Amino acid sequence: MTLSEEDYIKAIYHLGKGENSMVSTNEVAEQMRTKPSSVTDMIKKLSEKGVANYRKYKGVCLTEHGQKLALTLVRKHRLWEVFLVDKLNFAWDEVHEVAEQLEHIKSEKLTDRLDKLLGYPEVDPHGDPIPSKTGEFKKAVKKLLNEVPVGASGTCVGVKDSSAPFLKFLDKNKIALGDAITVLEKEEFDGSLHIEVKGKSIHISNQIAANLYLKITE
Amino acid sequence: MTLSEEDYIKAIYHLGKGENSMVSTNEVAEQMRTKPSSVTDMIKKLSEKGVANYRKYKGVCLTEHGQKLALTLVRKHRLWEVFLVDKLNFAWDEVHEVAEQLEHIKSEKLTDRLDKLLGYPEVDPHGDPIPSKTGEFKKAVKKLLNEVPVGASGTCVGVKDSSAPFLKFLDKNKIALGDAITVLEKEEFDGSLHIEVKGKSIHISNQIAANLYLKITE
DNA sequence: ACAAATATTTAGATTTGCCTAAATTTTAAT
DNA sequence: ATTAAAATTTAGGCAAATCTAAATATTTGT
Ligand SMILES: [Mn+2]
Ligand SMILES: [Mn+2]
Ligand SMILES: [Mn+2]
Ligand SMILES: [Mn+2]
Repeated sequence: MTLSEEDYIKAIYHLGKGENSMVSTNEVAEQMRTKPSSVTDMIKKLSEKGVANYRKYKGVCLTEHGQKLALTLVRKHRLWEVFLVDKLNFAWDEVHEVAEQLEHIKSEKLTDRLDKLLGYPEVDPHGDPIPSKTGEFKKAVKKLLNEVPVGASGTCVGVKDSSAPFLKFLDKNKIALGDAITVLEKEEFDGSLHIEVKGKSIHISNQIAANLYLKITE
Repeated sequence: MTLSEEDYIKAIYHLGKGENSMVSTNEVAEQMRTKPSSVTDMIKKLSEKGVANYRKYKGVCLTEHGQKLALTLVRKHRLWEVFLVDKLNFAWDEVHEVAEQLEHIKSEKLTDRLDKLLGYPEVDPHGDPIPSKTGEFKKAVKKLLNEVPVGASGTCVGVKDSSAPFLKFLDKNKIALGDAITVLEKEEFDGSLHIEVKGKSIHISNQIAANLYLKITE
């Protein structure tokens, strides 16, 4: 597969929402930042190559084979993101663009060894699950921290309230996007939470928790 | 620069032997495993882009700017080779093909952080010098081990005698291609050498030393 | 049900990188 | 100094990936 074909396969995969639903030409065009006519050409080619099923005017989805390719690409992309953050100290939001390039490097050995070097991580720095070599992985869902069950853990991926006071609070408590958070205990009385962030245990109000998004894999 | 343009720049650089001498179309074609007519097309384009000087029927060389690009590519290629060997336990002779892909990843930050992760290495696993961020590096020469001055060190890059007994000797003494070797002392009487390999000091005859190639950077 | 709006495909061009075959230039040999 | 050989360039074409504009199909609103 060429670099471009690989990016189309990933786009179709992501737009298919994990379930392998039919995706429209325009959706792919928007995702790929190209024109619909270019997409038509490409999905015809992918269809001929046996990685996609294309029905004129109806849309496109991946074949079994196409799905395997997509999972390998997603695996490589996310492993590289972990590498960039864990080993090269890139920030949470700097890694995607570089991983978009690195995911196309062709060497199964490289992928496997990288996986090992990183300690077989299960999620990338954005909290998204990393498919195993055989293509299995857990689904991720985004939840407000106050709706996460006690004992569960996830990755901090966003805020609902982005006001200065709230962001300042997060900063003071050393909570940042990309941090792993575990819910230790929930107080019945006021719904406040004891959570663990970066090894430290802190206590936050329910109101705070109601404005922090966590990505958790079940 | 596109991937292809970058590979041509590297080819012209390497064929120019470090000194920036004029390189012929046929030489580039052979190096790049393409046809001379394709090379003519490409070097015209590189010339228009200001990275090469092309004179019809006379050959091509890099401009100042082209040389800088070449050094950056060589730097990236060799850093990735060190990464593959040191961090991912690739063998000496498995890294080139993968590095040929990785060298094209565009991120200055990535290169710099990789350099740091690896401890600012000065040579790659083949004993070739790694240009610094500013493009400086030492020249490497290949010498028989018995001609290397006392105190110097280099990388084992080949054998002159490839007979079974000799290779068996190397194996028994845990000397392998890619190993760093330092000459500790030379016996006046028989020209035998005390050398350090992988932290261990061993004693070898002049005859052995006369059949082992070392790459050393001065 | 049918016109209007939207989505999709087709037709025709462009750029990049490569190829083969033919023409031209340079180099080597007599 | 010619001629033969080798190197190089030009001409013409092809496949990939993209684009614009025009044609066609589908969906939506009344
Ligand atoms: Mn990403
Ligand atoms: Mn990509
Ligand atoms: Mn190499
Ligand atoms: Mn390369």
